[in-house]
Amino acid sequence: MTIDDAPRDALRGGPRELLRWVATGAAVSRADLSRLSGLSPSTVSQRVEALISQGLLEEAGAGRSRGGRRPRQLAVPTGGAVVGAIDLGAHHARVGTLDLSGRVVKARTLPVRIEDGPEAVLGALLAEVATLVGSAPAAGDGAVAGGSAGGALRGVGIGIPGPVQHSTGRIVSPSRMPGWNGFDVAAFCAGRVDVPVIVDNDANLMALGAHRTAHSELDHAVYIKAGTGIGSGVIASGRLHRGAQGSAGDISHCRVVADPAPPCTCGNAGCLEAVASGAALVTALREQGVPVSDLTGVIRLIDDGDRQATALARQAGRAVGEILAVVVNFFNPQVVAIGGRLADCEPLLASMRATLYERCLPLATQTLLIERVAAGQDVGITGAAHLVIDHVVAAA
Amino acid sequence: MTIDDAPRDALRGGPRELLRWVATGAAVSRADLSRLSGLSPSTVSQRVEALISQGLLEEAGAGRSRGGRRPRQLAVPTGGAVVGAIDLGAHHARVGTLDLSGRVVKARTLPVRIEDGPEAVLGALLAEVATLVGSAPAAGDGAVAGGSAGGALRGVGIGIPGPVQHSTGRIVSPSRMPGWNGFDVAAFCAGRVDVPVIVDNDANLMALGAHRTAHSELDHAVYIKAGTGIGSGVIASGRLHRGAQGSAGDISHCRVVADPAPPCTCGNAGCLEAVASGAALVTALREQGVPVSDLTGVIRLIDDGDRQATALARQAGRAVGEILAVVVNFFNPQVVAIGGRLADCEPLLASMRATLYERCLPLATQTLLIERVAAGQDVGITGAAHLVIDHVVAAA
DNA sequence: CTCACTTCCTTCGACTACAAAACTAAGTCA
DNA sequence: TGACTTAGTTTTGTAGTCGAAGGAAGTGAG
Repeated sequence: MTIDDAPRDALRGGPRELLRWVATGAAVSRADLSRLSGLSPSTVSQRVEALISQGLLEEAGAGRSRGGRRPRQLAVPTGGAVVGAIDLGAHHARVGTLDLSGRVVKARTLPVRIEDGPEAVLGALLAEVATLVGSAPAAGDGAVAGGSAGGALRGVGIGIPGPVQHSTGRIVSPSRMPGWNGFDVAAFCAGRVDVPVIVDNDANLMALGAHRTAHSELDHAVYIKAGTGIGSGVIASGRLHRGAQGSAGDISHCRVVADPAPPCTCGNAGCLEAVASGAALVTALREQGVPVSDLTGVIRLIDDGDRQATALARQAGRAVGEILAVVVNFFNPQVVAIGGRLADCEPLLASMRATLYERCLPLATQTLLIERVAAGQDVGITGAAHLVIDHVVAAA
Repeated sequence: MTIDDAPRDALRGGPRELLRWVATGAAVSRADLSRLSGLSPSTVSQRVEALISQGLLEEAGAGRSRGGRRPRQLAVPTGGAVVGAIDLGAHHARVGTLDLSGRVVKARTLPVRIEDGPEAVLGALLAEVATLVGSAPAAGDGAVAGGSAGGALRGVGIGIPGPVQHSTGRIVSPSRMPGWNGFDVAAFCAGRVDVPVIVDNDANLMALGAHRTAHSELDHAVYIKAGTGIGSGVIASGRLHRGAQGSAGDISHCRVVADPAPPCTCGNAGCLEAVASGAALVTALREQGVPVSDLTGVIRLIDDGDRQATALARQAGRAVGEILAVVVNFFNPQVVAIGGRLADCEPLLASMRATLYERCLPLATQTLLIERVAAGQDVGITGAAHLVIDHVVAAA
């Protein structure tokens, strides 16, 4: 199955956007939607009708008058259709269901062991999605509502912490996922759930989620995901930029100056990932004789002001900043935001900022926002859901 | 005056594209256009009719039959409307007129002295455009044909070898253009010609020209212009990516590893421009006691196999490759092409290639084309013309 | 209470862009 | 001569959008 990118109407006044405005409370009535979208009242009325008849929207009584006729309030049906989303990480996965406007309905975090292999891991996570939806997703059973309303599962989005060919749903030479290389996630899932399954890189999904949540008015944005690994997602002209092979944003093996250059899992040395990823920090601290077991421990050390850990965090921040400087000069985004577990690590953020301001064209940093990704632990599943919704609501 | 980007129909079957297909010989008849564009025959007929009535296209007799009715051949009228284009370089400027399909009608290269300042330089170049068109462009005279056909000037596109705010036509802190900082090119020109003037960075125009000429079917492309200075232009999803401030592609002040790090005109040291630009090569060779006066001399030395010059060229290639590696990983283009006078310099190209293949994700380089920009000395004005045509034909 | 006015929403006619089908035109080939 | 092929036009239809007009349902001044 090849999956197209979001069609153009995802951007301006499309059904998804109307839905989102209603769900976020930005719009309550048809008139609100008309004002927000710039579409004529007649067009909005028509589209709202279509959404209502699909069960994606419902009327919810009359609102307060503002000096004239009372608006007929719109709402996203509670208990309506949902999409499932899985944001797989190195040690944990966030699994959730979201309504068709992209709001989280239920979500929980599960521990996972990547090394158990794709079948076991994905099987368990899909089962969890089914549990959250409240019905077993065995192939062929009644879990899928063809078209109309009801608490049915409409699709599943999955984020993978490694290179994914979005178009085919296949994993390509991941560096920290032994046993997953070449695994066809989409095909595997197609055998377990009979709704569309969309697979993408976790950083891409974070980017999409963060952009739709916090920066939907900005055209060009770069999101860095710094956790156990390090990656990035790119929004160009309001859309997720995947590039030719779908590997856009994969900066993990860009070389940075580091002395000594630490060896990377990819076989090279001095890769960004070998210097600035959570895994790299753990390794480096251990080599310095500091007994840490995982990233959580490292972050605790940094928060406690440990000298060695802080120095490493600064070095990591510089490394990220170095690569990001090239990216900012080249791409000239309106915002660079950093997410992932290392994003809350002040020294890293500070030296990344400093490096960026030092190394970029003044013109490029003049109005550049450098932020933390705001949306918290649900950005990933939010992005995944948006991807699925864009794909699923379009077909309706 | 703020200038929008090319409207969307520039991409699929828009009037400009039809025009281009006819001009390039890709299409000769309406049926050809229908096949190429994917539009229905009726739609094509309709559009062609519109173009003919605007004088942008004409019928040119019957063609050879291919087993059925003979096609009514289409052609771009000779002596029809043109646009002017100026590709300003450090020492020379390419000035030309092009028909509305983007084909060069006349062109010539003029020596320029940037340090004479914008008024003198641009004044002379605009005068040259007027000469090529065959009528004086004094404000208010009859040089501009309002709508219909005729050898009238419809617009002028100008490429500047430094940072330009495309939207306003203003130059922003150029490093090698003393006296040009903050100069409002668009406003200046508006006082001399009464047709639209569009200003952009020279690398952007090269990118646009090269993409439209050689890679129009590719979505994502990066073009490096390595001449006296060094810059790049980016095509994302088939359109020129300018970024937030319009400074996208400006990689000239990205830092590269170099020992010793040569000082840059921007005040920093180790900038790509200070290592890999033509100007840098001249400076470095002189410092080594080699008597070269300009880039031409350097290129001659390299072609002759001079040891010092070749070593510098290799170093330059590595530097470009280093930055480009980050760009390729991040952006994942289908093609990277290098143009400008240094593009013909084998050692540079070779070590750039080597560095790229060494430092990029295999996934990203797997199908990546690494090429020379093909279109020769007219790429710049071609790109400029396309920009103007996209702006002008839309209004028709 | 009445009436002017506001806000909300729908209905209807029109326009645009495109496509599909039917048709005309003009050739080839057996 | 007639079947077939290719080229292009005309007609008709459809989808999406807008604008104007108007009905529905309220507010507030007199």
